[in-house]
Parts: sequence; structure tokens; C-alpha cells
Amino acid sequence: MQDHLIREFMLHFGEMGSRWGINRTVGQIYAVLFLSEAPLCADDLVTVTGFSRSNVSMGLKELQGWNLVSIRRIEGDRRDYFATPEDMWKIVRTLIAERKKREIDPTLSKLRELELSTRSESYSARRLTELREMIETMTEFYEEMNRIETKRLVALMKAGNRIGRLVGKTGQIIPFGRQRSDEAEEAGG
Amino acid sequence: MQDHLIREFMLHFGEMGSRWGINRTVGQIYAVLFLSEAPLCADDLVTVTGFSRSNVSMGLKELQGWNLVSIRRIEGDRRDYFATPEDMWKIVRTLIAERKKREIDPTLSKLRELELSTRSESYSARRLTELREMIETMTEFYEEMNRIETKRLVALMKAGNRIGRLVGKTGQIIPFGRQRSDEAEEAGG
DNA sequence: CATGAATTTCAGAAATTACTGAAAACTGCG
DNA sequence: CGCAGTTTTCAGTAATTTCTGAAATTCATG
Repeated sequence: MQDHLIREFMLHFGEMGSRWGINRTVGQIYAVLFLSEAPLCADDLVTVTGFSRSNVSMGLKELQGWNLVSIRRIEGDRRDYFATPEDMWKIVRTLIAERKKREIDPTLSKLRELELSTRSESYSARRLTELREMIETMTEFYEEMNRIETKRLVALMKAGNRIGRLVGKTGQIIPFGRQRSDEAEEAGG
Repeated sequence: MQDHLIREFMLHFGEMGSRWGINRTVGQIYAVLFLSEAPLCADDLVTVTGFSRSNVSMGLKELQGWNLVSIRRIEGDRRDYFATPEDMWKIVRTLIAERKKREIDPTLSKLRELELSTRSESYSARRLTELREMIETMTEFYEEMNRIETKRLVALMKAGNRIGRLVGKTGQIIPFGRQRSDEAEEAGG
């Protein structure tokens, strides 16, 4: 019924796919599944996207590798059906976790490995250490945030500018009620 | 001097480049600049990477498009020299801002456009609205975080598990000293 | 354990992207 | 202006990635 919407979004997601490190096929398949209330089978996706059956199969495989779709079986139907999670925040968590795994973790490993294999005090060695430390700070923060249940996480994000006020330059959590101005805390520390 | 380090890191970054939506050339060039204390000129990069002069030129152009390198002039030398910021956190901010611009913003625009052009109450329409709202929540949070000066931001990130405790399920900031357990706050609300 | 529907694999074709060398276009300087 | 050094452009080639159809495999079911 809202065919235009689905089609437009599917094409857009396909285009974006290339910027996201997945390809057009995968992007389009995901978009269609994402907008479908009922799970879809591979043939449905062939019909909607116009890709070959084998291409759809590979795309679905890749999406499963990303943990972005789940397989469902339908009573008395031998085909596999695919669906995305209802919960949008679950999707985003998965996406971030998978991108981290692919884009950050290998570099972190490499940095650790390089640090172990050298005893240099050169600029480049120091720079690599600094990079590793920064990545560790960020990933630890990410892991901390990711531990928070969704309701609270959303509340935290919506707390907006109150967040920045909570932390002084030295990292202490500023007691509630003393977050009015930057100076107040400076004077107190 | 620490040639091995530079070489290994350069090759690794080149490989990773493809996962990051930049290509091998760009990744390697960036890696070398990142590890170099002094700015380098294009010919230096040709020597180190082994790429053709024109390829290096294009790679540098792309890095400039990402705001990841700056041009420096050296007294009495007509060549352009290139450098990355000393400040690691500045680099990461740039990287995130640029990825957001390329990977998020176009989709946000498209979602807004699609919402304006339809009056449907279908599942897919609702799903798109929910997606837009989620992206807006996240980008607004990002913008808030990005407004915080680096020292504080790092302190905040290192505050670790204290952060999650600060926010109740309804989004209120919990007074300091009452963050001990999940139940305490539940009882108080 | 045979059947046939459904899925996956895979080799090659098609499309896209990366890379190069040569030529053109800058740029500061005598 | 004209020259030499430097950078950029661009058309063609190389390399990689995506996509397909056909064949092989899997698997629930009789």
C-alpha cells in the first residue's frame, strides 16, 4: 500500500550502503525487512528488490553475519523468513557493536602488538601509545554506556546539556545543585 | 629510525581503510602523516608509500576534504607540506563529525522528506518516524557531548560506571549521594 | 531413504573503483 | 613575461567488488 515510501527508502538505503561498508544489495534488503511488519522470505525480497535469487541469498547471509536479521519459520511453510528486531534501540546497539568489532578492535589489537614488539621512545611510538590510550578510553566508555538499559540510556541522552555540567575538569562528579556555572565548581575545587 | 613501526602501522591502516570508507592509498598516507613529527611533502609520501605521484595527490585531496590534514608552508620551499593535528581528540572529533555528515545526515534528510510527502499511518510510515526520532535523539546527544571541552569530556568518559547511575528511568538527574543502588531511586520516584 | 522444494555455492561476467603516466595548469620568482 | 618547480587533471588500464545463472547441497516430509 505505502509502496512509494518503501521503494524510496529502499533505494536510499541501497545508496547509503556503500558509505556504510555494506553493499547496495545488502542495504536494500535490510531496508525492506526493516519496514515490513511481517517477516519476509527470500523470494519476497527478490520480487521487491529485483536482485537475483543468489544475490539475495548472499545478502541475507551477510546480514546474519552482522546479527541484524533473525530467521523465523512459519507453520507448514518450508521457507525461511527474515525479520529485523522491533526494538529500534536494539538494532542500533547491534550496529554499533558490529562496527566496533570490524573497525576498531583490529586496530586496537595491532596497536597493542606493536607496542609489545618495540622499546622505542620515538615520536611515532609515543603517538601510537597515545592513540591506543584514546581508543581504550572511548571503548571503555562505550561499554559502560552499552551496559545501561535502554529506558535509562534514552533518558540520559535526552538529559541534554545537563550532562556536561556534571563533570568537573578533574573528573569528579559534581554534587547536584552546584552545577549552575563553570566558576562555582572551579572555586570549589 | 623506528621504520618497522611506521611501516607496519601504515600497512595496517591501509587495510583498514577499506572498512572505513576510504581507500588503501588514503589510509596509508594518513597513517604516515599521523606518525610523523614534522610535516611531509607529497614526494616524501611517494617515497614512503610507493604510490604514484598522482595517486598521492588525490589521496591528499581527499584527506583535505575530510579536514584531516592541514597544509603548511616551509620558508624558502615551494612545496606544500602536510600534517595532522597534534591533539588526538581533535582528530577524533573531526572524524566523527565527518562520518556523521556523510553517513547520518543524508538519511536524516531523506526521512524528513519522506515524512513530509506522506500522510500514511502504515507500519512502514510509523517505523520511519521512529527511526527519525531515534537518529535525532542520538545526534542531539552527540552535539551536546561535542560541545564539552576536551578535558572535561575525557574526565566524563573516565567517570565510567558512575554515569549510568546518574539518571533515573524517567530521565531525572539523581541527586549526588543517592546513586548507590537501583532500588533507592525507584523507591524515591 | 527418496523426493522435491528451498538454499547455498561458485565460476565467470558485469560494474565499479583504484591507480598510473602523461599532459595541462598552476605558482612564485627572476 | 617566461621559466622551472610543483600540483592537478584526466583518459586509459588494472584491480577489486558485485552480481548472476547453473549446479550442488541441504533438509523437512512422505
